[in-house]
Amino acid sequence: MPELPEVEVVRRGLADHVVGRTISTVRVLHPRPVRRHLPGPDDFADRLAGRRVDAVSRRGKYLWLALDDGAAILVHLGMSGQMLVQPPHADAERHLRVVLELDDGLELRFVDQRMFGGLSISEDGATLPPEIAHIARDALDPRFDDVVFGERLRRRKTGIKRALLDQTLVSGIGNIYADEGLWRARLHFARPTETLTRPELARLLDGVRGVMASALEQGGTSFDALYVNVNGQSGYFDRSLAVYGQEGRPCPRCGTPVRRDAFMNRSSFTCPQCQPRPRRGRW
DNA sequence: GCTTGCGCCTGAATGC
DNA sequence: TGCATTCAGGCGCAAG
Repeated sequence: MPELPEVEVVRRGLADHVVGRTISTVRVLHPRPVRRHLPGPDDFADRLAGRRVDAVSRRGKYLWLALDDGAAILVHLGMSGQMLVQPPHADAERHLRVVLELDDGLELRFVDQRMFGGLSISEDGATLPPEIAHIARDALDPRFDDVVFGERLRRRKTGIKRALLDQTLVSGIGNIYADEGLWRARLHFARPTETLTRPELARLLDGVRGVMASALEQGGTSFDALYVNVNGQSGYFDRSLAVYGQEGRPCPRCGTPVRRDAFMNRSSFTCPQCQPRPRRGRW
């Protein structure tokens, strides 16, 4: 489940191996991943042939490959997306969806089992494509403004975890890092945003940044020269999760069994001792 | 304008 | 064994 650290690892891999390359041919093997390109898969392929990739940027969980004509390829990995750089003779992946053949003989492959992700074209890729202008900066971005974030957060009438998952407020956080960040900050997910104190807000940002930074550190070392991969395989998921997916296991801080609650048609994991439920919470 | 909930997808895991 | 159901969850969009 790619969240910010995994997407950043992919961005770095693409920056190393795809920038400067020209796209020779594009093959769309399944229409769904290019569904946001309204003129259709054939037009998508035609539009990209002959274009050179000049840069790879990221905003939240979105990537974009800036092209030499001012347009850009927007990429979202969704739940299960991967961008792989492979030699053309490598076996097709089971869920291979789109192939971009490059002028150095390698292929950039978009693989996505569940197809929540996809590729599209923005005609304005020079700075921030307008299609993703609503996505906020992430908490590790040097230009992320803690004070403005705090003000916007406290104006919300919702629970803290819902707010963390809202990409227009702060980007890059999904269910896993929300739970882990809240655990680090010792805050319950249902805590109403408008009641957060200044110290709690600082703890929250510290917690979220800490969890993403360590994931980035581990994920950033796990790809080799040719294989740009993301599939929740940073190693972080196996070794370092305090509460996410740990129902019944002891909290690493106090030993209390981790609890799971239904939340927004999914799950939230907390330590009931470290993160007591507020009396009047907002889910 | 803001908040909430649905539907999109596949395959592994679980239930009967 | 085999079929049906549940669960995972980011995002856009519609509804409240």
